[in-house]
Amino acid sequence: MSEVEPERTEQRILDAAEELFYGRGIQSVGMDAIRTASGVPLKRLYQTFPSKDTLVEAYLRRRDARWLRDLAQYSDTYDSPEQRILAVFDWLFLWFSEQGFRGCGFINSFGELGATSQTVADIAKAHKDAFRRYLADLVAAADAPAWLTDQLVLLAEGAMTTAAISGTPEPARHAKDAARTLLRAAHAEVVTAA
Amino acid sequence: MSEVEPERTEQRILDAAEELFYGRGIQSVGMDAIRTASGVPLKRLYQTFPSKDTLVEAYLRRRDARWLRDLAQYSDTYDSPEQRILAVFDWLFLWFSEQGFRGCGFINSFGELGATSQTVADIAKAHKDAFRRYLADLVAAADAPAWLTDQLVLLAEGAMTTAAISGTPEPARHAKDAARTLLRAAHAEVVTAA
DNA sequence: CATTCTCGAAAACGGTCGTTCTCCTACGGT
DNA sequence: ACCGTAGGAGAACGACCGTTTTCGAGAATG
Repeated sequence: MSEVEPERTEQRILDAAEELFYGRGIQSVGMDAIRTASGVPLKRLYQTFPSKDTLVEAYLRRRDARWLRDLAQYSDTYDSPEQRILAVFDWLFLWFSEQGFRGCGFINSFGELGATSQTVADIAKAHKDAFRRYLADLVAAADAPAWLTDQLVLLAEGAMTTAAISGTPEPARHAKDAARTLLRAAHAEVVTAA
Repeated sequence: MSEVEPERTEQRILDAAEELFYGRGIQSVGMDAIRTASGVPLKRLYQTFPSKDTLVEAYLRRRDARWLRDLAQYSDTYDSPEQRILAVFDWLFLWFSEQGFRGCGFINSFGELGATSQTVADIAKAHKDAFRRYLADLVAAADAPAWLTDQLVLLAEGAMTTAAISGTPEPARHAKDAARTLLRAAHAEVVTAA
């Protein structure tokens, strides 16, 4: 009879898949490596996720949700919208400093599989849209013009890839500096227009 | 007897490799697809590039050189350093608008193979360093503080990935707007400090 | 105790990939 | 005309990957 652990095994598989897919790239990781890392036998693995594609999709969806949740959890501890905007870049700095950081998992999977798999491309796009919406809400709360959102997104995205390739978390600081400048300029424009 | 075409075949191979590697990702493209696309028989292909790894390396190195050359060629037609800085983002807009644009080939290959191949990781890093140096020279020529370089790099990198995933060239315009603001702020700071 | 069922370990299968090898054609020199 | 060679087309090879199947050990059931 099936034990209590159907959910446990799913988590163990996803934990192993995330570490491997994110750390080495998706195509470089075989199902056998996930079996070994998770300790879940191949049979159960395929009972839980009927194909590698569905496992990749589940990996991306879980990471998407957790990433945005963690970001919001950090940023929302600050009081003013302006502080929350700048806190996003502090959170990026912490993320970039984590051992094993290798850039944005969605940019990476888009580059690797976006041309081959519409699903992967869609998930990456949805993830970036969600991030953009989060920033847009902060910008609106700060009474800043909507176009500031687009600029902040670029700084954050640029910081992710630059931090990944250069191997240092410093781009987060540079992005925060630039964000502060752009925020001030946006506010000044609102005042001028009034 | 060997014909005049040893260089011709190398170009044909690299042309096919670039289109396929960039368009579909490196691991998704087999040597057979490159053979078909280039029309160069497998035997000659391996005489020219003794392994797929060396072909990948040659693809990245040629793209690196041409990318920076094209950028500089466009930007350097402008007179003032400030105009040249902003022209970088105009050039990005043209690039993003090309049919088949799929983001930065170096970010993509880094995400796909950076963890597996030190060579790929090094080439991506060298490419981004070269881009940064180009911007740093423009910033210095504009008498702007050096830290402006870091901010402009983030805008450009962010625009590349955002344009790729969103599928529109608009991020280049947003990046240019932000760059103009940051440039003004940087100049203002220099004046204030004086 | 015998039987059935469950489940994990690993072999097996079909396909693909990078790379090499075979064969056949066509041409150059004598 | 003959032979030697170069070169191209594609078969072949070994490795690996995603997925399925086999097999045997052990628990549950009557």
